[in-house]
Amino acid sequence: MAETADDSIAAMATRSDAVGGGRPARVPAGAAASAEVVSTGLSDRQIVEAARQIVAESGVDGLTMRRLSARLGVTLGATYRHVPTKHALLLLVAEDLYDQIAVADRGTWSERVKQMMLDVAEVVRRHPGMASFMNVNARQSVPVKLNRVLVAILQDAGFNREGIDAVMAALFFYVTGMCASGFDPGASRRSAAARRAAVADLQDLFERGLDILLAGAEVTLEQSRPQARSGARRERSRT
Amino acid sequence: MAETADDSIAAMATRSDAVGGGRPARVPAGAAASAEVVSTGLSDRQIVEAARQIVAESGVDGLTMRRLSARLGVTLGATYRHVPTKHALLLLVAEDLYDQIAVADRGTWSERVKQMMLDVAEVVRRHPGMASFMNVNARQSVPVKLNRVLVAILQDAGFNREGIDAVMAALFFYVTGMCASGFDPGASRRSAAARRAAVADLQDLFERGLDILLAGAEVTLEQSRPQARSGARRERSRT
DNA sequence: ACCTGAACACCGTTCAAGT
DNA sequence: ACCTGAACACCGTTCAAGT
Repeated sequence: MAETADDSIAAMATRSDAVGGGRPARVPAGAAASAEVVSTGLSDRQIVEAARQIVAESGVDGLTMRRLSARLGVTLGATYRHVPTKHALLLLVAEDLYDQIAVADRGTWSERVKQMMLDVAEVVRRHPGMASFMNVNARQSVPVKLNRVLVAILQDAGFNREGIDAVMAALFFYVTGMCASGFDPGASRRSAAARRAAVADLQDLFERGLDILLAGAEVTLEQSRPQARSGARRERSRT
Repeated sequence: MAETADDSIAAMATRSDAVGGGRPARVPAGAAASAEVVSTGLSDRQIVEAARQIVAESGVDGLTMRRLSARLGVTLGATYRHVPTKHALLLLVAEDLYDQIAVADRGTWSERVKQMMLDVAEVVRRHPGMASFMNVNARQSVPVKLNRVLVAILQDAGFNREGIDAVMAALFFYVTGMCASGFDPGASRRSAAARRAAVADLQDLFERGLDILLAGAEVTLEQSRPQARSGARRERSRT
């Protein structure tokens, strides 16, 4: 593993064909290309959606190939005919979650980025265990469409390639890390006092960390501009 | 889970007694409190060290209670007499790793913090799967001693409690997230070309992200100072 | 081509029984 | 008090056999 030279989050968006098989080309080679052919038995969309539901209810650990098969009304072996492995299935679920993120198009670049990262946090938070999976498997599960939008926003803001890579990596790992670690101000059915304190605190903590990150990104952006300010000495040490 | 009101990383350092049992008080209640009593059979230190070795060799997934017992030369049941669960054992291993971090005492506050986070990354990187575990189980595995040092550094730098919480959380989740996701410029036994590119790129990416975070922290620090600058309007919205 | 039934090779955890 | 041997209740994955 880790054989490619460029492992940055931004660069990963260009390698979307690593899932193994892929959703297009699901139609058998000899089938008629005109009508719908998927009506026979299980469709991949059904499997992914059922898996996502189970994860939302019981977390990634609660997602079992047997339980999934039972919900689909088929046998274990039938599920394995459509999904090669649980890992590949979770990659599809992750992609499904990322696709739910709306594109933010109001405000400054940092406001837009922040809004989208908050959306990611909210979606991911509702699927316990997915944040950790996405984090660990970032190489394979990086969101293609979402990443393209973020890269475009950062490019428009004036970031160079190095800056984009660093900002995206920092954002991605902060958000997934925070969500993986039980950050959950949404499922707040506790006592009134606890809700007021915990939920607000955690949401504040999360947003404050995001603000710190984006503020740091803004600093590096200003430093990389041609007309650098006074205190923008660079310390390129340790080669 | 998540019942406490304050889940910040900084606050977690004060709750070190969640492991269940704990290493002191290991001596049976009726034993003589004078001589060493641990010489009978397995010691906890032995178990944790053997577990750490297996994790270093084969990762967290490669650590099996059976394999651990075999290496210790005992039976499965014997191991379970000392460690209540694999989860608790991994918490002890995590604590062991954190204790290896040296305290940085040179340079500015951000240089010291950066140095210690680089150390954490290096130690954690050598134990595959631990970064993810530490991240997911931050509530229970947060490093007590390491956290105290970091909090002290940030306090000396002038951060208030909220700032410390946010900075520590952002740092912790960035580092563990990055390490969990295969960040590994250390095990570089690839071709010359690949090593030059991948290793340098990843290490650079990691450090650049750290710099962004710390630069952002510096900005918030300056904004919270009494003599705030011109552009330091505050937007305490959403209550 | 798709699905069933049954198995394989593991897990973590428990527990009577020994010494 | 500590350890052994054996089991329990699961996993993910595979595969002959059916239709």
